[in-house]
Amino acid sequence: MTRADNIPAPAVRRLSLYLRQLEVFLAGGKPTVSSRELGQSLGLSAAQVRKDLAYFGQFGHAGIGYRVPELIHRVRRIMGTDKHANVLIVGVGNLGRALMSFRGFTKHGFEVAAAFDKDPSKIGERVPPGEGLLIQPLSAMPAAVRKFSIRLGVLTVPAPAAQSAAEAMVDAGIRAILNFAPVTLQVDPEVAVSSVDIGVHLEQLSFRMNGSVS
Amino acid sequence: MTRADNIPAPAVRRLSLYLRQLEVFLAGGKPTVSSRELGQSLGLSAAQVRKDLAYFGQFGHAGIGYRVPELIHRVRRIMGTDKHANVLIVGVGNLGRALMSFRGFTKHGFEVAAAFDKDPSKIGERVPPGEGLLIQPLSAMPAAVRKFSIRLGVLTVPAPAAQSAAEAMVDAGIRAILNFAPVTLQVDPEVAVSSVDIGVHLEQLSFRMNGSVS
DNA sequence: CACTGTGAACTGTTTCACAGCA
DNA sequence: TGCTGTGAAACAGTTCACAGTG
Repeated sequence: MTRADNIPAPAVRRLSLYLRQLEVFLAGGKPTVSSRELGQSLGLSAAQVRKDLAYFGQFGHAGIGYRVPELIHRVRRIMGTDKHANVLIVGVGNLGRALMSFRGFTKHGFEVAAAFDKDPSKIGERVPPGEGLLIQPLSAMPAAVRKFSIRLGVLTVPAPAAQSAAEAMVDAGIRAILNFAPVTLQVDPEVAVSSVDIGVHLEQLSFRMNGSVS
Repeated sequence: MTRADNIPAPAVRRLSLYLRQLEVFLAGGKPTVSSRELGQSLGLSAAQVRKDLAYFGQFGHAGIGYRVPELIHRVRRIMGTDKHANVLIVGVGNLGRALMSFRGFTKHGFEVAAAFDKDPSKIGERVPPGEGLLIQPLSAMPAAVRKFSIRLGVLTVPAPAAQSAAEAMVDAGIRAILNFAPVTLQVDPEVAVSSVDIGVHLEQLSFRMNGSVS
């Protein structure tokens, strides 16, 4: 079940926010939560929360609300983050290095299992130095994807290298790309792409700050 | 003019993408671009591009399309990224350090003018070491905001510290926050907030990869 | 003639309001 | 009573199709 069709994309995006907030309630020892409380903590209406959750199943209990641990478990299952998965990183610059030490991967069931770069001077290096992961050339990607059953790749190369790096990832067997390069990747629509462009975020804030100018 | 009201939020988001792509065309020496070409390069329809741009003014030329340098100039002006602005960073962990060396700020007219952290062992340190920016305590924020006329702040502290750090930023005079903490910040609605949650992006990809599961 | 700008039709999303249930 | 789940209504965003223009 849980057809991804029919479900509005914005509802899927919010599901992640519900999960994140539910974990806060769990840590606070709250056994159940109402759609009103959950919505309020995220700046959403109660109706929105109920409708979103209802797309994925019947999780609530009339008169009670949603049982926090139960709902967390079920949302994790829907997201597919209830099981461990390996990821790889392509591009070991400032941001790539920062992400290699990012705790959030573990929190969501992911582990960085391999790292790649085009620059020969970085290949063979370990990040973090000493005990860390070995930086490998892009040519080693297909073998790593097979060895660690990797389906998701993080792309942190400079803009001009992004499209060709993405193609190398897809050729190596990657099925989903988290793209930090400020580029619209042209890849097979079967491959899921999610982009984080910090420049775009800065511009949005600049626009909203200036409100409206002549 | 250019009322921010009336204009759909998704259109404003896409305006940044248009600008990014226009810069690619400019670098390629393309003097004009049609809504069809611009849309195709971003995976959008021509009608979408025309309608989006028309919200902000009449930029096109019948029979010709849009003149690339002219449109870049006008979009930058609309975004408010045609003039220099200082920003500050709160939270000098892995991600904060990576962002302090991030070239994208300059590209969009921003400069990191000050950096803050709560951890006394980091205060007084320079990032990058030697010539870099001095890490200051949060108490120094109001003075820095005044001195450098800072309106935008980047928040890269751990989740539990995010809400209070955001409040300190707003109290210091910050008007827009780029938030990397996995938290929904509760601040005055006058303050613009844009959040980047890497965990949420990973989860979206996980969901879309699994397509639909039992 | 190739193109934009735009009202009108359409599609998708959110909000409302209430029946049903523990 | 307090709450969910859900059709129906309202709203928002996108696509269509074409008149207008250099």
